[in-house]
Amino acid sequence: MIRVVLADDEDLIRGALAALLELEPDISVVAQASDGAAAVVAVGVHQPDIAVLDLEMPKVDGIAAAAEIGAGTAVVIVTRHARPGVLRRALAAGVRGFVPKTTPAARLAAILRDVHAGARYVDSEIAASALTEDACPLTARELEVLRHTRAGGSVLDIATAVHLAHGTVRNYLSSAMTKLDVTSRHDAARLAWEEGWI
Amino acid sequence: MIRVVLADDEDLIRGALAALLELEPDISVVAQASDGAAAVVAVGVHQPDIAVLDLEMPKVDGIAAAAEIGAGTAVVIVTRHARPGVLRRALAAGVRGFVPKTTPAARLAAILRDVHAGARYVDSEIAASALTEDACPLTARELEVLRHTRAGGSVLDIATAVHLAHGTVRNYLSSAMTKLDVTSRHDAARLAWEEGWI
DNA sequence: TCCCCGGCGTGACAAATGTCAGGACTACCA
DNA sequence: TGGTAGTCCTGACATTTGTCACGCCGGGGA
Repeated sequence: MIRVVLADDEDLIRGALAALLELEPDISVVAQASDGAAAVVAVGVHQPDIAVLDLEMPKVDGIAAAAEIGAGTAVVIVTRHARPGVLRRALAAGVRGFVPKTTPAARLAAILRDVHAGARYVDSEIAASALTEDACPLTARELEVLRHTRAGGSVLDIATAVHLAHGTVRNYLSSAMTKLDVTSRHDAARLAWEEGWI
Repeated sequence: MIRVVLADDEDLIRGALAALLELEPDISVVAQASDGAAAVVAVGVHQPDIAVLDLEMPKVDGIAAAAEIGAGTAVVIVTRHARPGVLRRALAAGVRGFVPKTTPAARLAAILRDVHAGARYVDSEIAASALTEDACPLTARELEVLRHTRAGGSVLDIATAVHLAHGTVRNYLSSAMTKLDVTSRHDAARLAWEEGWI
């Protein structure tokens, strides 16, 4: 019997996934959680074989929760937002499975069985993208100002934080925007985040 | 037996919801669709009692699909994005049920039975918000320029589209931003959209 | 050695953006 | 009738933002 802890902030989805998994004779959902912090606690209490975590959760997201969960429990991340960079972050956090929500529901149980048997599972589509897709085209400085941009500050705020002239900051932002083919630094910062570069 | 067509663009979620509903002895999922257009077609073919549609779908969103579905099939909208304004739009499109994804999974079947029996279902939390929450604070002109802003055009584009001076457009945007307590027109447009005002 | 290339850094410039004060018009109330 | 409130509309102004041309420096080739 594979014991599973399931975490997703949307009750309806979480309950539906639980129903799906409970259909399998060899899988049992022993606890559910509605955010990352509760998931970590639940894993500590129940010591399940596998923790299935939604990536997008309040308080602590799935990857952060995965980093806090010890090696005794394999973590499988489920996400609607599957980008190569996110996959890299997830793998770096020790995640054993990475399942986009575009995966057919019928396959989830098989994935959990494979992971329980010691295998890793990574969606082949995303893995291929992660390998073929050219690496991040941005320089270290450009990434740095984009990181600060995502925090919401104005150009002047960023300039003081990075100890640069505001003109320089604008230049990096402009360069990044050109490379990413967008027209505002907010778009650039969002895109870089979605790609997992910052 | 309640015959249901289920539409959601995420295979995993759609499959899980199907599993959840199939657990009920009196509910049967007769077809599934992964976008709004396909959902409309599936409803035409299968003539189900109820169509359960995710709001966020490519091509045709759930509300647009609901508007195209005739009175023979009751439409229940499921959404992660439950705001009073969205609820209003949904009801205006003739939707019979409005279920946020925060609803406990165990309640979904009961809701479908109620709807099938002729009742309407609206999440009480959102309904209360829709009644208590002050109405949209923006004027017609402000909403109009925000609509155009969301399309992505610059201030000048909007001005020509609305036949106004660019200064006037900026003024409306500024006024809207003040009322909504944000610092950029894009934020204002996004917020207004999320509230269902545009 | 010289030269070129790429990243780093800066300031000047132009365009876009947001804010302000105020005029014109209508609706409503005293 | 006058006054008041609200919306519509405009132009002037300051700030923010994005683009450009340029200089500096270190690492390879020719």
